[in-house]
Amino acid sequence: MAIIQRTSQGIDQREIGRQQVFEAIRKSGRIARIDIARETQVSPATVTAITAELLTAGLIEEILPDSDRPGAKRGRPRVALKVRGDAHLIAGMKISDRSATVILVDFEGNTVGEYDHELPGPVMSPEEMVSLVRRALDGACRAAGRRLADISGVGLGLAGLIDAARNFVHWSPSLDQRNVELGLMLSDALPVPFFMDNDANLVAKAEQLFGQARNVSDFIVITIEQGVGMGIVIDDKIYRGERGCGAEFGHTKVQLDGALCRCGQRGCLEAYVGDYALLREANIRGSAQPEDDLSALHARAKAGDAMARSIFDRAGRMFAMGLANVINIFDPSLVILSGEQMTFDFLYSEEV
Amino acid sequence: MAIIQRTSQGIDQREIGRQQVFEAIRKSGRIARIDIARETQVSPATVTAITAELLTAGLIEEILPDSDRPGAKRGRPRVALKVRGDAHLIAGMKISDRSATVILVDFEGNTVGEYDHELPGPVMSPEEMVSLVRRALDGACRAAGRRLADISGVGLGLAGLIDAARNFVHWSPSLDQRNVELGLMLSDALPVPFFMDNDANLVAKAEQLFGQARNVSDFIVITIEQGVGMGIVIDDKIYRGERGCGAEFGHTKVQLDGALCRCGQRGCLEAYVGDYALLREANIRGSAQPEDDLSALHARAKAGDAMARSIFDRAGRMFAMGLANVINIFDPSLVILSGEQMTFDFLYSEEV
DNA sequence: ATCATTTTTTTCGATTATCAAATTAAATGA
DNA sequence: TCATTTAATTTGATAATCGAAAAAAATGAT
Repeated sequence: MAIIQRTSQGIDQREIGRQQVFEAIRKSGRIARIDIARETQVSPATVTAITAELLTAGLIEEILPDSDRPGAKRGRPRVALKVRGDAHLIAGMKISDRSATVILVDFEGNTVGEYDHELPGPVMSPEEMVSLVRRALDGACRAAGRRLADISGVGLGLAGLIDAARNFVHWSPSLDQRNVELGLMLSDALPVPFFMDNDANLVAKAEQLFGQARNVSDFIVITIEQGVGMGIVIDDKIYRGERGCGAEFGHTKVQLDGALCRCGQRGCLEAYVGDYALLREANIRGSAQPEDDLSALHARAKAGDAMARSIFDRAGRMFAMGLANVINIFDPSLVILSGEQMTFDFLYSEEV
Repeated sequence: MAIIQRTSQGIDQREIGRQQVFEAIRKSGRIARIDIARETQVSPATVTAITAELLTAGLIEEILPDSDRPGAKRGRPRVALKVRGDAHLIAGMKISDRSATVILVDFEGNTVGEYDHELPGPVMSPEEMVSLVRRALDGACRAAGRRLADISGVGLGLAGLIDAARNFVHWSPSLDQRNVELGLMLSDALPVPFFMDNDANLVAKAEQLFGQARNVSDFIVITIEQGVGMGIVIDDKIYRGERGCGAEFGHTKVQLDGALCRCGQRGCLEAYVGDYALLREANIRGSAQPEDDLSALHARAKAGDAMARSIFDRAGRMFAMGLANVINIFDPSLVILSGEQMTFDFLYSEEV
């Protein structure tokens, strides 16, 4: 164990340069060696050495000189480098209350396959989840015409309190138990390396690697679904608190002695903005027929129903206040909102 | 310019090891080479090389083997290393509304002198502040029996929006102008290198270097005085938002359409907890004689005056809510509260 | 006393990453 | 065809770091 740590540390220290160069290539999509040198403050000589290694390792490739460069002067033309998309295939899986969604992405972030797996119910046992993951993965491979062996990594996104370092689930709304060593169970059941994280963190990671946050080192992702989640990236790293769990935006307090939340506390943001909170509110306020469908409520609000409207309105105001606080504290370069669009349009209007 | 950057980068890359080792020594106070190696994952050979350099540079020193070590077995005794306190003298200056406080600390964090400089008024021009800093520094040196040349660095803590990287003041309650290049002005007026930062950040830095947070890499400092400030340390670095200014805990919203804050917005925490907010509240609620002394209000609350009590009570609840949110989002290992004690005891009771 | 043992620290030789400077490569314009 | 320009590579040197071996400094056993 100690030896492994030492070794991995040793590699880490030596690999700094390689990492830096590779990251520069991935971030910019396509870039010439000279620009890598400029950007990373590494000497051109070293860039040549490192890129040569990456090339023989098959992680990057040269592409034709972009001759249509604007300031096309004379001189030896620069040859651009890019990461080889087909070098690796990564599966991202997200388990929500209704289905397990799998997407297969290559090393460049191109989606090469999507697959949806219906769930029997929103809550399951750890054993059921393991077999679910396995089956969903098989299905995704079949749908995309790949073999499981082609996949070099699986990322699992789960709502709840996830310790990503230990692949441990403190609590998740999808599981019927607390404190599950899902990591051990899954690494036994899967033939490929995998990692898991809070779903918002995973979205954040994806945005950082492939999405809008490629050149941003501080940003926030907020996911809105049944619950409200947040992923914070600081200094290019996902921030996790002391306990290794993600941030808990949904349980930010927005009201002293406010509405009861499913976490047991009062005044949580989630207790005003979450799907279940909106429905509860609608039922309490005595709508004619008991509501259990959010889209119906949404439709009525759009149609001008005053009560439905006020419910969404308050949710939007609460959400805006919570978001404003986070932005105020963090002052991030970028905030990404992610989630099913339905609730969205009502929330968008408020925030500044 | 480009050359300077390149050079400093080059040094940085090489200095990583030295930094790491020095930090390990500083953090633990006294530590043997073998333990440095274990802690930093650097080989003993390298530790010897680096510590030898630091020794000849005079930054650290060997101290007698701590023979009273618990597991005192046989073998060559370990010789402990510590930073040489007298290697450098650093001045920390804080400007509040009434006075400028200067403390002189050595490299180990021992205070070797304190000095208070009365201010003519709470607000001043940039020129006045420069000469104030100069005079306060002279006074501190005289009081401690040192010369200005003994000081190898000055840190200036200022309330407001400070860009520490550029030594630029966007706004400060102590200055009568916005957007002041105080850094340029001060480096002309002072013979020693100096840096400046938001006061809460400076407290955070001090706690990290010398205080309770020496072995903690994620923590928060909250200062309560006229305003409410917060310093966030993540991954051993002070976190600054995109604009380089500190976090703005005082202007976290705790109430929709709440009390008016001096920043112009509504519902800010500071508008409930800040000194001026408490006094305003007392006057509005029509106490017999107009209040302008916080300690009097405090005394009346302690004596059981219902109105005074309720003012402090609400401030405490608001503060607790804001603090709970920050903790919820960050999940830090440590929270340090700092400020004049007066307001304190009332706030303490509430937070969990 | 002397020697084996244990633990810390240092020395030594080798490896490797990195850089600056010089060189080569590949284009354009005169 | 040759000078010029820019990109990339090669070369030789430097320094950081490591593993292994040696040295140092103590204790315990004989």
